[in-house]
Amino acid sequence: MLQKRIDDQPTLSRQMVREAQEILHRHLKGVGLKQTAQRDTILRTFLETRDHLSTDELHRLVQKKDSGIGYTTVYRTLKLLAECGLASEVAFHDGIARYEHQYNRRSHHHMVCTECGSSVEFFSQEVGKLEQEIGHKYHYLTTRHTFQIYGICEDCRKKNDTSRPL
Amino acid sequence: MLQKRIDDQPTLSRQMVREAQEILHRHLKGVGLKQTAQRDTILRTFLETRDHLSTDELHRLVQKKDSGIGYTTVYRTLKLLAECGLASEVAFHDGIARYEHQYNRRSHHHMVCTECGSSVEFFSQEVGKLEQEIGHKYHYLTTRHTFQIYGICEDCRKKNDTSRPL
DNA sequence: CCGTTGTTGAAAATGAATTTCATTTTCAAA
DNA sequence: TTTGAAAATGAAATTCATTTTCAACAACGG
Repeated sequence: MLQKRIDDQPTLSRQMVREAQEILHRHLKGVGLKQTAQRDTILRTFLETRDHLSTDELHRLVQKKDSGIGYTTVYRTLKLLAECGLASEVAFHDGIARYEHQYNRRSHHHMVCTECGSSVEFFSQEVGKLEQEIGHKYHYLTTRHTFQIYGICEDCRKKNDTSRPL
Repeated sequence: MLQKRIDDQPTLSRQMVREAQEILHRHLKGVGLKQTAQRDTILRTFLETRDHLSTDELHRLVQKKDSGIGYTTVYRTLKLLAECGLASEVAFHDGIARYEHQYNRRSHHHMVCTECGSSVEFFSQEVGKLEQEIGHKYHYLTTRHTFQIYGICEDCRKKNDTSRPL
């Protein structure tokens, strides 16, 4: 069975949720913004979910808790979470921006199934080293990199295998 | 001075253009499509350019040769070129799809400056190996990967360096 | 409490990608 | 050649995620 989030706890502890909220509040204060019930609800909903969420998906989840919260606020809050390091954008190149937890997570990369859209996370020291190496060689001050592998997962290959009897 | 296309000839030889055109024509025949003057013009214009072109940019260049050729045809032809392996899409995370030559090129990756948008190509065996390794480990049939490094190039750092006298 | 300043969310705007459709062109068979 | 079915073309319209606008509302320092 494929796992989606390999190094995460099954659920985030109360403690971690509190810490994440503090990080957000500190960030808001720092840049002169205000803390609101909507932002807290959105953060908590985001933390409760393990997948890679699009703005639209998170908005749906948030609405179950408070149907008054609009898409725009979710959109803007995700940007805030990215700003203070709680979330990061992952681009799976299907035209939709997705976000994942970043707080307390190991650096990792994704392998994405182009049939069903599911993804596996994997870890590799080498990719980070390569960023350093190449940056140094060409005199770039590197800030980040993206690395994704695309393919077809075992499940989808089984489904599509028409050589076996029906 | 940074180079953009490290392993390319400065200009494509007549011979290579002819070969590329043959590849396109064979592909068209293979999938039951027709060969047209527009498609040939678009292919030739594409081959003459060394940069990573958006549909819009290629359309502008094509119009210099034949102002009657529309955006839609360029858009559709780029997809055809990608289908028969003459072009490949590169996603630099600025929301615009770009294409580059693929015919007779070594496998490579890009490091992109987030200030000026210029890019350097680099080569690494390891990235391809990693694709194989990880795919095998998680039972994916891998098809491709994307790897980009983002940072700030030397030129842009110099421009932004306000510590030196004006 | 009050006023300033930031927030909210519906709606509109944006912009690249894609589709539609009436017209024109290709090309294989006659 | 001629012909006609199938595909190509390109302007315009559409789609769709993202981003901005704006008027009403809420946070929070004083």
